Amino acid sequence: MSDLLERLRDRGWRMTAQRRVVAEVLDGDHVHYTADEVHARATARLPEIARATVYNTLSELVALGEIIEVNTDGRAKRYDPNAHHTHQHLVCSGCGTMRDVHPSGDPLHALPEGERYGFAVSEATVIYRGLCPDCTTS
Amino acid sequence: MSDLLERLRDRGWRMTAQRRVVAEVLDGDHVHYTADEVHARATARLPEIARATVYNTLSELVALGEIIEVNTDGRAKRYDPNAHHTHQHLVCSGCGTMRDVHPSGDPLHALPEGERYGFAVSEATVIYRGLCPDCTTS
DNA sequence: GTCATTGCAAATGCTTTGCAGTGCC
DNA sequence: GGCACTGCAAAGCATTTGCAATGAC
Repeated sequence: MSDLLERLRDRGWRMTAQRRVVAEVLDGDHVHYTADEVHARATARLPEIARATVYNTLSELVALGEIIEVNTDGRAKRYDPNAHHTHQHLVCSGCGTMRDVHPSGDPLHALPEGERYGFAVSEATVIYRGLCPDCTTS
Repeated sequence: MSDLLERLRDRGWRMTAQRRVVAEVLDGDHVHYTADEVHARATARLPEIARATVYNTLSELVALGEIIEVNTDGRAKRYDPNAHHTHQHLVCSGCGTMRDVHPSGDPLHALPEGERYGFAVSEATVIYRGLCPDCTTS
C-alpha cells in the first residue's frame, strides 16, 4: 500500500473507493499529474469516478498537506505527492516534463532584509527551466 | 512617455490607440496587473477597447520580451513591465500584493550538476511568500 | 441512521478564436 | 491600398458549485 494511503488512514480520513484510487494514483517519485491525468488513471481502476470527485479529493489532500499543488505554466495545475521532503522543480521548456530537485542552501536566505518590504517571508518556491535531454537532441 | 512605449516605437511596432493605451497602463515599478485590470485601466482612457485586444496585445508584448507573465496562484496571470532587469517576486499570502525583489546570488548556482538530470538549465524563477505588513497586523 | 461523500450537470473564471470591418503605414 | 489590427460574440479549457442519491462509520 502506498505511503500516502497509509498516512491518510492513520489520520482518520474517511475512506471510500474513489479516495483510495486517487491516493493510489498519486504514488511514486517525480509524479506530477494534472487533475485530468489523475482522473484518467483513476478511471482505469474505477470507471464510474466523477471528475468533480477527483477535484474535490485533490483539494482536500492539498488542504491536509499531503500533496502539493504545482503551477508551472498557467494552464492546468499539477499535483505532487512528495509533500514531506521540501524540494523544488525542474521543468523542460520543450515538453513540460518535470523532475523534483533539491538545490543546495535555503532559497529564503538569498533574500536580504532590505528586500523584504516588511513581509514575514516564510516560503520560497523555485522553478528551474531548461531543455531536457530528449528535447535538446531533437 | 513611458520607456516601454518608446522601446516599442523604436522596434517598429505598429502603433494603434489600443496598443498605446495598454503600453501606457503597463508603466512603473511593482506593477503586476491581471489582464482584466489592464483592461479596466485601458477602458478608462479608451472606452471602446475590447478585452480580446488587451489579451492579444499582452501576448504580443510577452512574445517580444517587453513584459513578463507572472503566475502566482493558478488564477489570472499577471503582467510585469519590468522585463529588462531580472528579478523575482515576493507575494503576500494574505492579500496577493506583489513586490519585485532582487535576491543575492544567481539562483541557478544553487542547483548542483547532479540534480540537473541532463537538462540544459537556463532560467530560475523564484516566488517568495509571506504576510505583508498590512496582513500581519490585522 | 446520520451525515459526509459522490455523481451529474450546469455554472464560473480566464483566455482564445473566427470573422467581418477598420485604420495604420 | 494592403494587410495587420480591432471588436464582437462564441467557443474553449480548467475548475467549482448545487443538489439529490449513496454509502462509510
